[in-house]
Parts: sequence; C-alpha cells; structure tokens
Amino acid sequence: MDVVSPELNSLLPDEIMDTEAIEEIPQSQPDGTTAKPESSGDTSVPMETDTPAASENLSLSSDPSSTDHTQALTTSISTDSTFSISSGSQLAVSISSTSSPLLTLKPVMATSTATTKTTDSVTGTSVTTSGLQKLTAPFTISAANHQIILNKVASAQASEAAKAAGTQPQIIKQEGQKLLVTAIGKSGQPIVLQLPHTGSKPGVSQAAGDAKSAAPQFKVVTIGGRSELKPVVGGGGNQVTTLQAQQLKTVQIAKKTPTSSAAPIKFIITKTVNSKGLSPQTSVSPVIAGRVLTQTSAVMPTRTITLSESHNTSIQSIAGKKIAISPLKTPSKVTVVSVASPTSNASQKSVALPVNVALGQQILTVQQSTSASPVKVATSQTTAQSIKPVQSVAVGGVGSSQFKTIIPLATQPNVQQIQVPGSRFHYVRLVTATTASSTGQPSCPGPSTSSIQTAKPMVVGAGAVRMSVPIVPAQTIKQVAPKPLSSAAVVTTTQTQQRLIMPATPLPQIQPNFANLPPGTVLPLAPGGGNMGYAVVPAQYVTQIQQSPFVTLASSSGFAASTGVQTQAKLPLNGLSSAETTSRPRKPCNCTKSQCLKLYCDCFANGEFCNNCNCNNCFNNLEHETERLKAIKTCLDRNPEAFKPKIGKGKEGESDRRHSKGCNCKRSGCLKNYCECYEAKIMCSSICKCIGCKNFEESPERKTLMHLADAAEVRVQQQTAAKTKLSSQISDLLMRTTPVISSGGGRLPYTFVTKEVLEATCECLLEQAKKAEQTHQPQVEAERMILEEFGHCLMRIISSAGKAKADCASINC
DNA sequence: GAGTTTGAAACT
DNA sequence: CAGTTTCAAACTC
Repeated sequence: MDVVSPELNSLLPDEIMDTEAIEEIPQSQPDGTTAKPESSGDTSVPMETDTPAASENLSLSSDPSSTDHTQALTTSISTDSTFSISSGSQLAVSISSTSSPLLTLKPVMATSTATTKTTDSVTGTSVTTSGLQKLTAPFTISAANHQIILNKVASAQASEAAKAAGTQPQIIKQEGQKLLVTAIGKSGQPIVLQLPHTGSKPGVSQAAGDAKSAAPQFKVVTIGGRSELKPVVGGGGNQVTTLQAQQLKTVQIAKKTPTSSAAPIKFIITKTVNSKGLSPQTSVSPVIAGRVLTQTSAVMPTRTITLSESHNTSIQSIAGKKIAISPLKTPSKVTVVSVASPTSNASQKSVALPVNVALGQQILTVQQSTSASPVKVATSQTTAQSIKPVQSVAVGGVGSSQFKTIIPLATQPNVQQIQVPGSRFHYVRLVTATTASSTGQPSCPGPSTSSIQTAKPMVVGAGAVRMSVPIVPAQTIKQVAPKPLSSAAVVTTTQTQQRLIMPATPLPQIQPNFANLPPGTVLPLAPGGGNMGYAVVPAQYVTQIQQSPFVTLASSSGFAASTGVQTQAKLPLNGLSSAETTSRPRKPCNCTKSQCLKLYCDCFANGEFCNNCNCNNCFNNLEHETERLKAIKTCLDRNPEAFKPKIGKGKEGESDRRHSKGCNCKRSGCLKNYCECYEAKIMCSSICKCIGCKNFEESPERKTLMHLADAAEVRVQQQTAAKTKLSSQISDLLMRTTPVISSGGGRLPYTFVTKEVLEATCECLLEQAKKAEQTHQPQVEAERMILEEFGHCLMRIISSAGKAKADCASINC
C-alpha cells in the first residue's frame, strides 16, 4: 500500500536525511554486525533502523503479520538526539488491543532475543517481542528498567505464532540510552521506550554546542510498522556493546530503488560511527514509499526522557483537509501528529493511540487510529476495534536542530514512518487512518468521561523530558469531545492541554522538496495517494499554536478559519495574557516592506509564522497562506537551501559547527552581530569571504570580546541570583513576622517597624554619615560606620519588639 | 527613540 | 557571476 506518492517519496529521503553524515555502508561490519537491506522485491516497509547502542530509538509500528519482522530498521546514530536517555533503564509499554485501553505501569525485565536482538551486555536488558505480547497490560512501564514497551497484542495466537516464528523484539535497547518504540498495530509488536537512568539529569535539552555534556545519545522514534517489514538490523548482540561510547557519529546512506508504481522501496543504510573508535554499526532499512526521514547528528548532549503518567487525554481530531503549520525555532522539539482520514469505513471502528512525548519543551504526540484494521482490539469501553495503520516515528536529534514535522493528512496506507532528522527541522511523519467517527473531536482533559478515563496518557516522568502515551479509542474520544472540530486535526499535548489543530486541506500546488520546505508548509495531496497529504510542521509551530487551547484552522473550503491561529495565539488564554502563556524563543520581527515574505524576515527565514511581531503588512501568516506559499516557492527556486539552517553541525561535533555559506563581512571585523558567524558564536571558516576578519581562534580581539561577554554574563547571573535570594529572604521575613502578635508565636511583630521607627533609623544613619564626612573618613570607613549604625538600630528595634511582645504576653493581649 | 551602520537578500 | 539595491537587524548617540 502506498502511503505517499512516488513523487513525494522520491523527495523525502534525500532531503530529509542528513547528507553530511552519509556514507555507504559495507554489508558486513567490523564488529560482525551485518546489515542487509531486504530484497528489493520486498515491499516491506522498514520503519527505522535502529542500530547502535548509544542510540535511542522509539519506534511504533503496527504490523499485522509481522511478528517475525524486525521493525526497527532504521539506523540512525546521533550523538545528539531529541530524546535523550540517560543510562540504561528501560520502560516497557505494551499496548494490548485485547485488553483495556488503560495504561498500566509494569516493570519489565524481558531479556531480549529479537532479531534486532541486541543484548546489552552492560545493561543486560533487552526486550523481547514475544514476551511482551503476552503482557496483558496494554501499556507497561517498567520503572526499574526505565524502559517502556508499547505492545499491542492482537491475540494469543499471534503471539504464539510470532514466537514460533522466532520473532524478535522489535526494540532493542542498549546501554539504556535508547528509546525504541516498535510498531503498534497488529501482531502484538511491542513498543519499547527506553528511558534514561534514574541518575540521569532531567530535562536535558542542551544546546548544540555542549560537547562536554554527558554521553551523547541517539534517539530514534519509529512509529509505524508493516507486516511486510523485515528486520534489517544487523546481527544480534554485538551492537549494544559498542554503543557504550558516548559519542557516536551516524552515517546514513539511502538508496533509492526504482520506484514502482505502487510502492517504491527505499533502502536507507545508516552507519554508526563511534567517534571514540568503537566499532561502527550498520543497519539497513528498506522503506516503502521511500519515505524515510533520518536525522543524524554528531556529538549530542544527553537528554533525558521522562515518562510520567498523566490523566490528561490528548486527542487528535482529524477532520479537515488542511493543516496549519507553524514553526518553532527552538531546537529539540518533536511533534508527531497523526491525521485521521475522513475516508473511513463506517462499519469499521477506529482506535486512536496518541503518544505524546515531551522532551523538556519537546512534545511528541502520536495518535494512531485506523479505519480498517486486521487486528481487533477489545476494550472494556469500546467494541472491537481494529488497528490498521502502522506508523513509525524516528527521532534523531541534534542539539541545536529543529524538528520538522511532516504530517500525512490522509490515511490510506497503513504504514507510516516518521523520522526526525538532525537538521534544523525535525521531520516527523505520521499517517493515521481514522474512521469518520473520530474526526474533529478534540478532547478536553477536563470533561473526562468514563471513556476518557480509560484513555490514559502515559507519562513517565524522570525529569524534564516527558513521554506520554495515551491510548484512546477514537470513539471514546468522540464521546468525550466537547466540541467537534471539523476539518481539523488536533494535536494535544497531554499535560499542558495544548492542542494543535491542523487543517488538512491541500494547498496550492507547490510541492517543493520536503527538506527545503520551510515549516508551516502544507503539501498538496499526493497524486494517487488518496487523501494523503503532508504537512511539514516545524516544532515551533506547535508551540505557537499551543498557546491557544483551542485553535481551529481553516476547513477544506478555505483559509478563513485559519487566521485564527495567529489571532488566537495573541489572545489571552485561560485568563493569561499571551505573554504569560507564550514562551517565545525568538525575537519579533520589525519588517515593514517585505511583508515578512522574504528572507529578510527572520520569522519567515526560520520557517515561522509571525507571531507577536511588530511587522507591518505582514503576510507571513495563515491568512495569507497562498502568498506565503508562493514566496516560499520563490525562495526555494532562488536557493533550494534557503530554509535550511545556515549553521551546519560539525562533522565531529558541535565544535565544528560552521556557517554553510560563510559570511561576507567587510567592516565589522566579524566581531559584531552583523556577522552571522559571530552571531552564531562560531568562528569564521575558510568559506567565509570576510575582510579583516577577527573572528578566528587566536584572535586577541575575539578573546577579549569573549571574556567581556563572559564576565558580563556572569555578572548578570550573579545579580539575578542576588535579587532572587534577597527577594526570597524578604518574603520569608515577612512571612515569619506577620502573624506573630495575634498568634502569640515566637516571632517578632513587624508592625514595630513603623513609619516613625523608619524615620528615626534613617536619621541615625544620616547622622552617622555626617559624622563620617566631618571626620573625613574614607568612603569605605563611612560605609562601615553607617552599616554599624544600621545594625544598632535593628538591634534596638528587635529589642523593643521583643520587650513589647513579652509585655503583651503577660497581659494576654 | 531616531539615526546610522552593516551585511544578507534581492535584484539587475 | 558580479555589481547594485533593498531590507531589517545591529548598533550608536
């Protein structure tokens, strides 16, 4: 089944993949690991390859038949990843179609044997599919292991069959730094999310430049699966051991097989290179429809993924054809949005499996619902439901990169892949097929009904990063949803109640390469792809939209409603002003003549919609979507790299970041923010054409500036800390002194500091100052005298207060 | 806050 | 591709 049109498919992989780290992979690896692409004839869709030890993968896939197929096929290794997992604990989350939708936390100590089969010699933890399938709990989290396994169990038979077939765990964890989510869908393939060790630091979304940070980690989230998929990951076991290295470099190679009319198959081979000399690992993942997004990054700071249980339900409603996209510039944000297809079989029932992963500010939301699915899910709340689609999400990350989200707008295909490449945007691909019943129904956590209660977003909290995996039947959602939203896809973050509603309407015929697409771009439906369309959604957009609890975008008919995104984003939300609810990572633009549709505009250049900007005649919004798309196309025509990050990640890590084009400074010496290199805090390189450059390593001017900047920063921090401390002390003092008199406690009444007392104190201090002046004391001595006098005054006040208190107590006042 | 400087983007 | 113009941010006063 084709999820994406060949055209789109042909575009995606190359664009998305990080070409910097691409390298052809030998079929046999030094460590003995062999990665082979499936035969070209095989239409199986490899979701993601998961490889190396240090990497963290999350793959979700539903594969009806393939219990025996490894679904984590994509191998990407990045030292920096969106998901960071600290060390080796794993959470196993299993979703069982047969069981109730409720998520349960359950420690899982399964030992792995899967095809992907990695055994972590160090952690010794691995997940086996077969074992997971037997889990009755739909969602299992093993706190002890820090591993989450999402496993959908179709039936005991399936499990058995899979077992007999020698099915492997679809996820393999290594070193506990890996997050893997296997295909959700059919034959009970588990989703494994590996969580960071408890010892890890929470909330670690560190800047790209943080090479010193703890172990770099690689995380891949794969959602999707297909029965045809076959395991690509190289031979078992050896991968894990090598992954111990903290810094890994990922090399990915994508091969395009000739696209067949039906489903082009693409092979992506990723090779992991251990910067520390560890044995590289290679994996090959065939991808159907050639849609593979991979992100590779060099050294990446460790990030922690926290999973916590939340009762908030995140629901995605899909009704529209149009998706509004808005960007977020801040790195490390992942948004996965699945859009249900309006074309649903009425008789069929849908199941929504939203998965939210929040990393600090990053949120990954995956909702999966299907119209026709081979697997039936029996839940207490809902009738038999079938889960059809397999979605894979791969998330890899670069510290400074952004996430771009690609959202399939319609659902024909069962299998979808989502990957987050390491470049500036994170690409997330989701395809969800839902029945009509599930469309347009955002759910509010508040009005939860029994059905909603059944759907529990699972959030395992271990720090700043949170991952929630709510599982809700689509019908349930519908029942709960207070307001139906038509023609809109809603992305909801579980805990924050933030929602992203994306219209799913196909846009004007601009179909640029995905890689070059600026955020907020809605791609037209793929020819022959049914309703399938893609929206490239930069993570920031989610943030922007999430500012509003309910943002409704235009329906398929037009953009009229879409304007609400910006408008509502500025409106007070929940009684809070936009400023209060908005965390704005970037500066507002001040464009006056460009209509914010040229690269002069930072917002536009970053693929963001203008929001809370000071621009005039702004067209960089949904209201002018057509113009915006034209402008984007124009820019891309002029420069296909226009929307790519200018600062590429270095091949060896953050320290090697450099400007993609180099600067052309002539007068600033490259030591002012006019210089893009200096502004990005990187050195000028050989590709710069600057004149009189002083922005190089040994430049004394640069060092001086850096020192000054550091000193200023330290000063600011100190001042801030001092203010905070003082404020805290004052409030603490007030708290302690306030109630005393009436309560008869042991504290002194602040009421003794009356106006008169203050005046008298000031008089004393002034007198002391005069005295010092008259005696020609140096300033330091004068200050000392004044302070001493102040101390005396305080002592007298305290003494008087204490005395008064004693008197008061004696008379029972 | 107004005016100037600067360099990227856009244009020719 | 080079030169010029436009533009908005950075900077100065």
